[in-house]
Amino acid sequence: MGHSRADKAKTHERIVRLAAKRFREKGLDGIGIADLMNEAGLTVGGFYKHFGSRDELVAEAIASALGGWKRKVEAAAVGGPAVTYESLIDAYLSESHRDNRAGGCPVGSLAGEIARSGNRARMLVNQEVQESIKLLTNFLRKRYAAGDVKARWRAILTYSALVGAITLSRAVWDKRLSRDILKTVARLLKS
Amino acid sequence: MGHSRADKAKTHERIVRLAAKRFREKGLDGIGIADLMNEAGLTVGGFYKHFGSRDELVAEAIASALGGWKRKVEAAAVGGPAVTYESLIDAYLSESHRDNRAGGCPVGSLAGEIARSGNRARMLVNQEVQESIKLLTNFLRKRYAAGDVKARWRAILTYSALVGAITLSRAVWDKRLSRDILKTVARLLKS
DNA sequence: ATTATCTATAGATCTATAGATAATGC
DNA sequence: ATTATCTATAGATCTATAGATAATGC
Repeated sequence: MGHSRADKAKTHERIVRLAAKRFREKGLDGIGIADLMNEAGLTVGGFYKHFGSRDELVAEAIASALGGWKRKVEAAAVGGPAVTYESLIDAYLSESHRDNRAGGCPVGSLAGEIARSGNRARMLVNQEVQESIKLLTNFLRKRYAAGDVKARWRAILTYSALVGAITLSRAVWDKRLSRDILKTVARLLKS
Repeated sequence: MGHSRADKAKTHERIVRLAAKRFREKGLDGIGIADLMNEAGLTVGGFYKHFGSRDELVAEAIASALGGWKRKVEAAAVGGPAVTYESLIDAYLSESHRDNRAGGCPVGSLAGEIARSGNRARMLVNQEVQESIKLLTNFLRKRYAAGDVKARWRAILTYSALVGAITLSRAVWDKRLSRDILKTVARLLKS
């Protein structure tokens, strides 16, 4: 049992990262504090020495999920082959992303619930959406004249279609329809 | 207090319709049975004479919300000016639709949560998505040669962008960004 | 007599807190 | 001595059920 201050910081981070996964997987109401703490190898009692309330954990977990997602996207740009507009779309609309809610885009898995949440969560998503639009706009610049606002317009359409398509692909029952949505939207966005 | 069988059917329908509103507004976990029954002018005790379980109400409420939404779309086609592809997009991506989750498109407000639900809910959404794609495909036929599968492809992209855009417009904090998403996606989908 | 709804409550679950325990750190 | 975590539990809330009440309908 670690009891040092450094350990506490690590424990805190461990709880937040686990929550970031489970909330994406099961929804913001889908798992309780006791279950989360147990899965982190702890007990309920310690929770409120780390967080003022459950809502505080939710906010930290959303921030963590967004940060982790950003690092994941950036890491892909370093390691393997060059990241392009096309490869980004294919990755976002892949079946493996659809089936990996716990580690996937937090906006895709939680936007519907965050829409009903408080200002803090909606401000975090606001920033993420702005940054995602900016990222896509930069990729699209080469298709338009310099400074053309149409690049941003197209980025907003693309981002909306990405979020809508992965949401629908997860909600429908028929796997063929699910794949059809992912593949069709990916193809048209790239064309 | 009505106690006839006809009254019971009406009561049942009243509970389901209220739930269809509140679930869209507050989420599938956002309101409890007692509060729902009270708002319907009833008490908790009677609930299980109407539904075998909470999940059964959820399934009926989703079906009711989808049916009501369909009627709303069809009714618009009868009463006022002709419904077109363009008017449909404008209505879906309007600020009034964004701000009216309780009476709005159930897929837009609940798809994220239904993705984590059982087969019954996902099959209902499956049918709704198929029908929506078909409706949009029919509107788009005039833009393509007869039998061209591209009409359906475009319909899938449109539907994904509609669902994604309204979801994002509700999740972001900044009202200007929210409007920007709605207006930009509407304009580009119509072009 | 039957049944639609109500009152009351059991039992499970969830958030939050109090006080004990076992480490760290001066 | 301080503090990170644990044990235990209070109190609220939620789903589900049992039995009472007050209508309907033969």
